Amino acid sequence: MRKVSESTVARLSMYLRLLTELAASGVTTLASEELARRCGTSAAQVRKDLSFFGTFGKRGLGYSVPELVAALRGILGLERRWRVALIGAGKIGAALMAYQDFRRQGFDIVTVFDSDREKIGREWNGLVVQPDAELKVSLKGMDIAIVAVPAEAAQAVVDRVVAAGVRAILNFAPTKLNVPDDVAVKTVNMALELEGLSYALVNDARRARAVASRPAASRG
Amino acid sequence: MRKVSESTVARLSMYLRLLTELAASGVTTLASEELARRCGTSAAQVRKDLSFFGTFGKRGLGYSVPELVAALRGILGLERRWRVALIGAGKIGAALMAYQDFRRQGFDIVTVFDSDREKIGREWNGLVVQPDAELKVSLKGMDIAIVAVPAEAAQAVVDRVVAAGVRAILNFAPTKLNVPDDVAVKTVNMALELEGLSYALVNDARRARAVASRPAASRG
DNA sequence: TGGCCATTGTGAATGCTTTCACAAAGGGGT
DNA sequence: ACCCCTTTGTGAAAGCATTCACAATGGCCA
Repeated sequence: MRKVSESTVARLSMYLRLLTELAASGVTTLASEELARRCGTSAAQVRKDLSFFGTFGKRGLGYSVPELVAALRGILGLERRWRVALIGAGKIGAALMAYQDFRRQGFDIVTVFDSDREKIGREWNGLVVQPDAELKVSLKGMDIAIVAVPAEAAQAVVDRVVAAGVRAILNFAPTKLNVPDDVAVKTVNMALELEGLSYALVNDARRARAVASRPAASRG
Repeated sequence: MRKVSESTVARLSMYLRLLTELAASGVTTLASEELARRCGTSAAQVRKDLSFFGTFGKRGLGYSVPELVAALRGILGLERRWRVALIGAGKIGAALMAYQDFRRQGFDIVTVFDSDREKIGREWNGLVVQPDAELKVSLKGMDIAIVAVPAEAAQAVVDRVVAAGVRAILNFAPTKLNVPDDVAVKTVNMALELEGLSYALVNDARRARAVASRPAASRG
């Protein structure tokens, strides 16, 4: 199979979410045009994304919603359940525990770790908090680690996660993580997104001023 | 100024974070090579990213850390403070309120809204929860809205946010939002990231199997 | 059964981003 | 004052991703 870009994979997730919703409300068939419109992309993009993995549509008709849902779940590896460890029993961790959607899609948070003596051994959102000294042994059998610790601690935690054999990490610390090539990392960096909005705000303003001060004939 | 890609802007944020750290520990000068290494990109990329905005380095020497910090803060619009409204007083909202870094970078969450009668009027993380019926009037003067409500409610909330004149939205709902062209939206979609990890896990496994079963001579 | 219409799947073209490669500095040592 | 070494800034080249455009095909209706 040829290499597929991360943006394609991200779009497949979006398609799946929409299609799952539509399937629940009884829609049986959908054309790429409509799928694209509802996901904010183009019909050609939808078809190209899918074409990396096979052929799923019927010409003249579109896609069978239940079939495409099944296909996408297979492609994304969502036919099985994944064992997820949460490292860091703070506010972000609590938000994730509360978010029932993950479980529904096949991600089970089955252990929680923290370094805080006060928290260790206590029940927290239905799980007993484990000492993070135990990280290396207790991570055996985990598929994914969610790192929700302060930035300063993140790299050290990740090193131990990798040493324990976990090959997928969802990182909430605003820092670059160094991992071997065979470990997948996705970082969620909210500060970075806010700064992107800040940039957009000041630059739209700058651009608007620039356009306003240009001779009228050159405006687009 | 010519159009700059979102990935460039995201990298500028990363550079700024690292440089701020280095400045605090007294580093005064840094070459693109080192900056790149520590941010997981290439030296050429760093220089190209910066070149969209001007020339900041000294040939043969590198960049002055404090000067580059100042320049990046200017580019990203972080010299001023931004007024942020949080919509949805749930777990994600609580995590954001607790995250002191935002305030440090210039983002002040100054109002909270919720639709839950139980929460409205109560103090919550230092703010009094406003009824979301008031959204349109109370959003006057806000620069950024953080949408942390269930997916089903998100589009309706966003329509009112836009109507109130807010032009930047940070969205935590796992759904595509429709907004006019002049409104900037960034979506943080944790489910999508997890699915990306799931894909990586099953496909690394698939790829490994494929390589293992190929005749030895064709392995790369 | 046959023709028509809608829609797919996909090479080719376009556009965007990253990397390459090197001339143009600039500082420091002699 | 001059040379050498390092590192920048930037066109050109290479590499990816998206869009275009259309032949291929399947369903439906007469």
